[in-house]
Amino acid sequence: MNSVFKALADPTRREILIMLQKDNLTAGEISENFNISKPSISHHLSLLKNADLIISERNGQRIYYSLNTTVFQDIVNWVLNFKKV
Amino acid sequence: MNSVFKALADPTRREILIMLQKDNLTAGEISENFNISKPSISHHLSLLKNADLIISERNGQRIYYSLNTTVFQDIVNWVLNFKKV
DNA sequence: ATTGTAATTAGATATTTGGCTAAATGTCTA
DNA sequence: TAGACATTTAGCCAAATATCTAATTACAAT
Repeated sequence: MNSVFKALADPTRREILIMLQKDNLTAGEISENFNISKPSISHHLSLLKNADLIISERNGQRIYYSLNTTVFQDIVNWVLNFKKV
Repeated sequence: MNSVFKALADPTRREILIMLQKDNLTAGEISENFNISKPSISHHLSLLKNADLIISERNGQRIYYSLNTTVFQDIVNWVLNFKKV
């Protein structure tokens, strides 16, 4: 879980996740939405992928990124332990 | 939400939160559970407090820490947007 | 084969973070 | 009020992180 929480700790990465809620996007499309160089975005993507928050799939020259929703349930479960209603 | 995710990104701080699930504890009691100096734990507590994840209450010489469960619901809501079931 | 496009990897640098010790603050009790 | 105890604040350092540019890899098309 550490890599997941570390991945979520950065605003750029959270924004990437929110973008992927609507559509699967290529690395290039994602980077267009930020004033950050492509290599930096690529690095963020690799952290998100390492945390299993996203999946990548190559299609020709492009690499498409999408959410891996399974891990989100783990986060919810972790946090729900604190609600102790 | 940024301070919340930043606060959750550190394993020591997550462990502190888990300890506080069972009991409200003083800063000293918390620090006894780690091989980390008291000032460092105090700093972690201040980050958690800044993120509104915990509440502190002085009782004489001691300062008791407890979970502020309201913010945990915000985290759950944020994460649940990604499940898009 | 060569060229162009998409993306990542490598290497450098600046900032942030997490840890420490020492000093300061707040509170209790004698 | 002095001394002891609990905790935080201040100041410093090392390690981790986020960013950049330049170089490399992967693929497509001519």
